[in-house]
Amino acid sequence: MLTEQGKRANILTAYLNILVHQGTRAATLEALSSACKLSKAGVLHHFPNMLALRQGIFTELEAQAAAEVEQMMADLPSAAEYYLVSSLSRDNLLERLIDAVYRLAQTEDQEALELLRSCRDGWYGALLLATKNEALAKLVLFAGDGLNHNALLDLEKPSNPFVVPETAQQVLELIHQLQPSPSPAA
Amino acid sequence: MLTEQGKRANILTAYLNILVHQGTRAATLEALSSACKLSKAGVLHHFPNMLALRQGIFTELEAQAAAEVEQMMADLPSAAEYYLVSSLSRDNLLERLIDAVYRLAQTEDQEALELLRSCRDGWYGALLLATKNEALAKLVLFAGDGLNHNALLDLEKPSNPFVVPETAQQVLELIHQLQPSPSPAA
DNA sequence: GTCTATATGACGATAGAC
DNA sequence: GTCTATCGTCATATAGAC
Repeated sequence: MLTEQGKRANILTAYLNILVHQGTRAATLEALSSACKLSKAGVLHHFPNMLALRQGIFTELEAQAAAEVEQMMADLPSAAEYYLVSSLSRDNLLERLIDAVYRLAQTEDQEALELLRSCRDGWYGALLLATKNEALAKLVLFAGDGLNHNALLDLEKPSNPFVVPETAQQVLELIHQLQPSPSPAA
Repeated sequence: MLTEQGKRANILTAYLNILVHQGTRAATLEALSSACKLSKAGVLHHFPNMLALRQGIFTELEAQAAAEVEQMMADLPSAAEYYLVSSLSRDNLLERLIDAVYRLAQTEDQEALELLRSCRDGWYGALLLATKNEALAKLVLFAGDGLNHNALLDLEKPSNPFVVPETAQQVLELIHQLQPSPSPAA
C-alpha cells in the first residue's frame, strides 16, 4: 500500500515517461490515467488539473538540478567531466527531467523556460569556477547540450558512433587540452 | 495574385512559424488556417491532410541542409566557423526548419528522426573533412547544437551573454587552438 | 479515493454550395 | 479555389455514486 505522497510520485513518474518518450502531444490526461492504471478522475484527485502536473515536474527538476550543482561545486576538478558524462546518459532522472521541461518550454510555457534558464545559470556558474575561463565554461556547457541532443536522436541505435560513452571521453580530452594548469589566482 | 506554388509556400511558411514559435501542440489545422487567412477546407485543398504539411517541411529541410553542406564543402577552411555562426542565428530559414523538424521528431515521428540523423551525418562529414579529426569534428557539431539550444532558451532576451555573436567567436577561438596546422595527409 | 457518466469544447476531415 | 456546415473523435474537467 502506498502513501499519498507515493501515489503522487507514481503519477508524476508516469507523466514524465510519457513526456520523454512520446512528447507533449501524447501526454494527455487520458494517456496518463491509462499508464498508471487509474481513471481520469482518479488522476485528477491527486493533481487538480494538467497545469498542476507540469508544476510537479518543475519542482522535481528544481530539486535535482540543485543537487547536481552542489555535487559539481563539491569537486571542482572533475566538475566538467561530471557534467559531460551525465549529459550523455538518457537513463538518469535529471536528464529525463531536463528533457521533459525542455519539451514543455516548447509549448510557450514561460515558467518552464525560466526554470531551464535558471538551471543553465547554475551549471555555468559551477563550470566557471571549475575552469576559471568563460569561453571554456561555455564550450563545456554547449558540448553537454550537444551530447544530449544527439543522444536523443539515436535513442534506439546504441551502436551509433555519436552516443557511445567514448564520445564524451573524446570531447573531455579536448577540453583538458584547453585547460591550463589550475591557476591559484581567483 | 499568387501562383499555386506560391500559395503552397505561404501555407508552409505559416505552418513553420507556428511550429517554431508555439510548438507542435499549437500547430493545428485551425490555428494554421487562421494564420494564413483561409478556412480549414481552404488549407486542405493545398495539403490533403496534416501529414502532407509535415512532409512539405521535411522536403524543404532536405533541400536547405544539402545546400549548406555543399557550401561547407566548397570552403573547408572556414567550414567550422560557418557551421557555428549559422547555428547561433535564429532568423535564417535552415535553423527554423531544423528546429521545427526536431519538434516533430519529438512526437514519435520516425521520418523526422531519420531526416535529422541524415542532416547530422552530412554536417559531420563536412566537419570531418575540414578538421581531419573525429573528436574535434564532433566537438564542433555538439557545440553548434548547444549554441542552438541556448539561443532557443533566450529568444526574447537578446542581452543574454549566451546568445550574442561573441559567444560563437569565443568558442571558435578555442576550436582553433585545438586545430593543428592543416596537415597535407588525407 | 476511485469509479462511471457526462458536459463542453477543440480537433481533423468531408460534403456540397458558390 | 474557397467557403459554410457538419460529422466523429478525442481533449480537459466536473458531478455524483460507491
